[in-house]
Amino acid sequence: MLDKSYRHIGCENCKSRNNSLFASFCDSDVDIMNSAKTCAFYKKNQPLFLERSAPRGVYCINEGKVKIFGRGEEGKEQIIHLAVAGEIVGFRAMFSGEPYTVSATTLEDSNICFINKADFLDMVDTNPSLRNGIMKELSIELAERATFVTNMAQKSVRERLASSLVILNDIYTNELINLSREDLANFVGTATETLIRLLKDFKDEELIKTHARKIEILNKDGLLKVAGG
Amino acid sequence: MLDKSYRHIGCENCKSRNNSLFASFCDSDVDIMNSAKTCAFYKKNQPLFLERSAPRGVYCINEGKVKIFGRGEEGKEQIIHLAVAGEIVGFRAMFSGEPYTVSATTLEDSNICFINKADFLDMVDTNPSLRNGIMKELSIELAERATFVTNMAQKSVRERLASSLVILNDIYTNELINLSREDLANFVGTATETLIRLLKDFKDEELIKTHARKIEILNKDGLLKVAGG
DNA sequence: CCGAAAAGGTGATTTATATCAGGTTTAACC
DNA sequence: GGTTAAACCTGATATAAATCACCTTTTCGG
Repeated sequence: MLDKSYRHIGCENCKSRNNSLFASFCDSDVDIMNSAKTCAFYKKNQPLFLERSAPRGVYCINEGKVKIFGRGEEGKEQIIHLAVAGEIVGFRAMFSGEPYTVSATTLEDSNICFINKADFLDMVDTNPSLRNGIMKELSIELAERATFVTNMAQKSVRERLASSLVILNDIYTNELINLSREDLANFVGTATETLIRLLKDFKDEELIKTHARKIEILNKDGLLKVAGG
Repeated sequence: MLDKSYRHIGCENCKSRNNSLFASFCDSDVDIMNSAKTCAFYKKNQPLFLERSAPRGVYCINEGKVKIFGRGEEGKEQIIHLAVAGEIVGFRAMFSGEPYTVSATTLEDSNICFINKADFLDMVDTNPSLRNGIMKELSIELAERATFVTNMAQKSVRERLASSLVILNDIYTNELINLSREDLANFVGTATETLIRLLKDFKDEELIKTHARKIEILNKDGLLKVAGG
């Protein structure tokens, strides 16, 4: 039996590519990428890269989920983004010329391909539609992050949790939200204890239901109302 | 006397261009830009563009300062960025294909040039070094904004104010920080009253000194220490 | 230069949320 | 399958910061 860790997954068969920045690739583009990349299996909670380290390339999620997070002064994580299948992780650092300012870790068992920096930049250089896709992606994320800052500054924890649960509901399509309470707290930006108490409130209000650690959304509109807006 | 509002300022004479994304432009690039752009004088507190409106082009600050801000549910401003001379404002929206998600308003009397979308995108398309500069800029800002989110989520208002004052000290080079208490509060992400009280604390601790509304930094290291590091 | 409006400031009060200090359940590993 | 650690949860308490209400100073248009 082949070692699962290194089994190559062809991009032509990758179901996640359709909703990725590589969706518009023609056959020859796919060939180039196939020969440039390496595939790897990551167990849950394995790091892809760490803050302050030098970027070596980009990570393309075939299957699984990845959290992108920074750390505050006392080491507490702040989750900035949750990346799902089809997303390319770490490409911002390809252009900034600086070390990573955030870390990336798998949230569940994942298949993730790697394309090294030179190959990736070469593809960007020679493929205008990929390039435009990336510029668009960077711009949209920048706008999203402005809203993120505003929400952090002005919304209560209760409002942020409601809004986060709706976002997570879209990230965990056709499955229950499956994050540790600590990760959830670090996404919302609060203390774990506060998060647990608020989850209980939401349960009492029949907005959500918990199945052990997993969270089911019962009333999305209700949550949106709590989130304010 | 010429109407000041429409006096053309040649890019070749623009002192702010050296520390801008257009710094690497050759003479012919500058010519193209000179004929594409229009110049305008903006009084203090005049809007460049408003949230939800359609982007028509980019704004290049020859002289002056501009605040970029979003609004929370109750309309409270959250200042996301303060742009100074040399900065190009609004170029993110050129690539996102979406309306502005933030607004931009002058903080002081300013000279600002405008380049329309088609001309700007044309320059980006034909000028790889400009393009790379923009991709780098987008990436760096994305990283900065991740830190911004983390600070909002984890730092106290006192810490954020200290850190903000240090940032503002760099923005207001060779002059005193000159922002309304409300703008400062909206930058830090707090209530105006809280901000005023904390400023008083900092005065008592001899970290800063106020000259009417203007703020002088007396002890930058002290502020950095308060900011937590 | 005057009057109105905006900005700046102070005090008292409330409250959301962090923090500390346990206790219990779940998961993981030899 | 039992032991240990990690995750989850609860309660009590402290406090940073928002809010409300008000007064004072500065700014600016006429």
